[in-house]
Amino acid sequence: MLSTLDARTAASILPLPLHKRHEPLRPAVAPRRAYAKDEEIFLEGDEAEFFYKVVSGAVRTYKLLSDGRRQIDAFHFAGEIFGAESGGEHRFTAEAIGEVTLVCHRSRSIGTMAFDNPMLAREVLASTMEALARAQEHMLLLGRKSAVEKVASFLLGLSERTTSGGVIDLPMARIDIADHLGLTIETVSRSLTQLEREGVISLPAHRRGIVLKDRAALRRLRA
Amino acid sequence: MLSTLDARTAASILPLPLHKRHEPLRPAVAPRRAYAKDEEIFLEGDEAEFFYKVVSGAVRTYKLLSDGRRQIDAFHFAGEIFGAESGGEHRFTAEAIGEVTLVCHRSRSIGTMAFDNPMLAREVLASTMEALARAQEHMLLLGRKSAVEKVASFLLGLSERTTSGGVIDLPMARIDIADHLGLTIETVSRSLTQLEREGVISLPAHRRGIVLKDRAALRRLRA
DNA sequence: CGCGAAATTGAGGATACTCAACATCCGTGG
DNA sequence: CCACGGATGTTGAGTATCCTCAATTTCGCG
Repeated sequence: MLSTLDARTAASILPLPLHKRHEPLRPAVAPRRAYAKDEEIFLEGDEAEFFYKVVSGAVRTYKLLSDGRRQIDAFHFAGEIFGAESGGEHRFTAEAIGEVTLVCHRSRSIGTMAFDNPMLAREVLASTMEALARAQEHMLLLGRKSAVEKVASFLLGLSERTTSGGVIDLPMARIDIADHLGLTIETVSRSLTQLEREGVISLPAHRRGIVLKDRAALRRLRA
Repeated sequence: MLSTLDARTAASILPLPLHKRHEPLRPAVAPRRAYAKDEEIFLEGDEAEFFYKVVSGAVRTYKLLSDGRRQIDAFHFAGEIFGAESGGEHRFTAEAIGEVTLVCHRSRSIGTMAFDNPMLAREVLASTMEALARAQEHMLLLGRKSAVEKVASFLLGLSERTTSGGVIDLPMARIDIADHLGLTIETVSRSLTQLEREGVISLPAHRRGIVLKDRAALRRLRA
């Protein structure tokens, strides 16, 4: 289902010429794998043997500085592709946030994929461009937004991607949010508290849920 | 020359299957255009009619917040491709930094390009992945590096890309550097001064040149 | 109920920003 | 050739935002 949707999206973004539309697709017998909470999927510098598509759960990809400072460049949810590389090795580390199931594709096939499996090739290109668009938006956030603006942007973006009607169930811990937004956990916490005081969100008891009470206000705060 | 090099790079990244290697390439009669200093190439939100390859000069691409805060996501130098979009419109604004010459390609052809002109398609995919890699590295910089670390990273990156032997001729003003690194011009200036005091770089009289005196020290400072 | 992990809150401090003055560069024109 | 003026860059003083360190609370789970 998700796979079909993505293939259609990719096709609509990059329309096939008519004479190519009815090529037989080889049956997608790509292997799946399950990962436990916090399990490593691949490390920065690993040979890029596979790229992945999320079936269920959420994945974080990040880079580290030598002294341990971490920047999470993206979270990946169901239906999204990550780990496709142009060079021979992965440029970031990927870990399962909770329980995760992935589809694995051999990445040496990216070069020949355009001929073997054009649908998948288009999907990879589309997802790469999507990742680039997100990265550009995120650079604006990291370079130019205040702490509250960052948190507001994050919450809105998450609610748009997970299409939960106003209630977000955060799969990741505060430290992950902090390392994604270029903040500390304390500042993330204080920003959330501030948003709650202002009546824009509400934080239920178990700290993994967030209710968006005033989306318009959030959009204003996003800058 | 640069075009040949890039095509080769793209080909090595994404090797062609043997039976496709000798397809005739259609003559590349893509039109060129020159732009004056600070001239707009396209605006964020414009229909993405073309994508571009830099022949000479340098280009900045950026996004703005509603109140005018700016984030320059990248500078583009000779041989580099920018402005290729998956959707129908450009997601950032592009401007010439100095005098610039560009090659323009119709971007509606990206979808069919894989069949019409596989070499160019590979180049676009490779440049997109390259842009993504840069963006990920830049997010680490924006989110987790100090001012001096940012400036050191920027200088090293620039010297690696322009292959000038230890002497950088900055095409862009301080304000552009600041908006690229998520700093103010004052902080950029102070960081450069500090690096000069430490003997790592030297700043000649005309403020557009920088001499890298101690690359090892710069690499250490980059974090 | 009690423990450890995660999150929140508070106090104090550091980094980078703002505002302002000054310096330098460079093109223009006397 | 030098003086002028605007744009660009540097330096300084004070401040705000976010970070650090520490204490406390809350949550999840035996």
